[in-house]
Amino acid sequence: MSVRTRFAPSPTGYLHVGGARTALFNYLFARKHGGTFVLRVEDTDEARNTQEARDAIFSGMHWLGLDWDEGEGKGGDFGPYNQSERKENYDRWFEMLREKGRVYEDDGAWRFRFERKPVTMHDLVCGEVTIDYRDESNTPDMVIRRSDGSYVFHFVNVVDDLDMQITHVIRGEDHLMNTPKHLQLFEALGAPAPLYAHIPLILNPNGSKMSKRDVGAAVGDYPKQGFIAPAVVNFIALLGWSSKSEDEIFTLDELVDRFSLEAVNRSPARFDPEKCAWVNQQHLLKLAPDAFIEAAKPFVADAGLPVDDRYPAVASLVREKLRLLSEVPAAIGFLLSDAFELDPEAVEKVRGNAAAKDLLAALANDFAALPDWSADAAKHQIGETAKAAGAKPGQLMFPVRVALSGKSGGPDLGDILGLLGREKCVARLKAFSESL
RNA sequence: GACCCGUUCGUCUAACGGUUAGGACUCCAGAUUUUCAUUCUGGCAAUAGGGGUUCGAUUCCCCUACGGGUUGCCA
Repeated sequence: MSVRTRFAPSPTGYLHVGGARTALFNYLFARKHGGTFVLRVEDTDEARNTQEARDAIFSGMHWLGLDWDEGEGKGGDFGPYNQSERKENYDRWFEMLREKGRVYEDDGAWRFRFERKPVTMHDLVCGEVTIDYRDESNTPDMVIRRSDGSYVFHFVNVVDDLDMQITHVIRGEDHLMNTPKHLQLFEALGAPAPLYAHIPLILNPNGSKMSKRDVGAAVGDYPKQGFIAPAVVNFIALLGWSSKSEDEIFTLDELVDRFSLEAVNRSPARFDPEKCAWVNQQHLLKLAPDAFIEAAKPFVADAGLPVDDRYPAVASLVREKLRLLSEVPAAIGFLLSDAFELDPEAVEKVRGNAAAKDLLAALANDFAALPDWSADAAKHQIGETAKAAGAKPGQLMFPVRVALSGKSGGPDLGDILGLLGREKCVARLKAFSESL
């Protein structure tokens, strides 16, 4: 029997990283075993469903590269894939339970009668867990059909997994206590249950539960913050799973190759933005130069900087220096525009060098007098000017960098000199020197 | 409260019952780059506490503490 997994989000909010990781693990497991990955939308809560949320799920999955085989836009033999369109199936199975006497009416709603016995699940991640259903106070019969005729999550979830022939249910640990209920439902329905794997939840950096509004919670925010999809996929895979090797940077295909449920952890993991940014940098480094330039373009344009002929060459200079695409505008703005800000800390550092003011002024004059202007010639001249004043070349490099870019970091100084040109270099050196 | 799951450096994690408890992020220090970033080297830093079992426990068992989850006519 071939593997069939599913991701079954409800469209009541944006796509959450926890949900994304659940989707990822289901995707990885299905791909790893040559199986089928189903996307089913659990839109039974009419009051809270929104079209925006539906779109956020689809676009988030697309962005991450988690393509599904059955569901929205793909069709499949087990549709429809929206629960709101599957009422006949639920009615049919419900009728069967009623004939078997497994449900009873209560205030217009219908409750499922649990068998009063211990129920043991064999979770692929958590191992054996037993819940004792003889304790009725702790496990009251659950409503599966509301008084308005609609069905609740537990019932539709089970019926759909059954009808869609799902073999492995990989979901968040918040569902662990639901599983014996679902097992009882499968048994009453006369069908074998799928195998379950409950994966630990993702927590905030401070250990609290990650939910709406928390930093890093919404997948849709990642592209805006300068993350690229392969990095986000890689990072969330590392939360609760490890390759058991010392490698950490993987593409989606490499993850498929190495993934196994046995290697999934049992304890919740905290989300670390620092490491996420580092992983992003590692993936940025793997990006082809042209791809980096394209990916950074929107950020530069949004910052109000001119994306002109100079842009590709300018962007290339910082390709290997940044963690996030959102850092690009600040890193290259001074090359595309004359309006750039001075970093107070960098300026202060230059002020600490008493000779800087005169050296920069002298360099401005020497630059102006240079017979030929080139990056190499200009760079060489920095050394000459420093030596003439009895200073070390290295001492002048930093002040020049600050004078030209306003910052302590950035592209190679030679590249800056070449791209800026003589006129601008001289003007910025003069202006900065006078401001000291 | 009850029930369930969990607990290794600050964080993510590795370690057939026998390792100087390993790696990564962050941080610090050096090297390299006449500047920046990369890179490299080194450093700081952990088995929650208490009992067992065992020749030997991060690993198995129990208790406590702490964290998380569940306890809906939400999903």
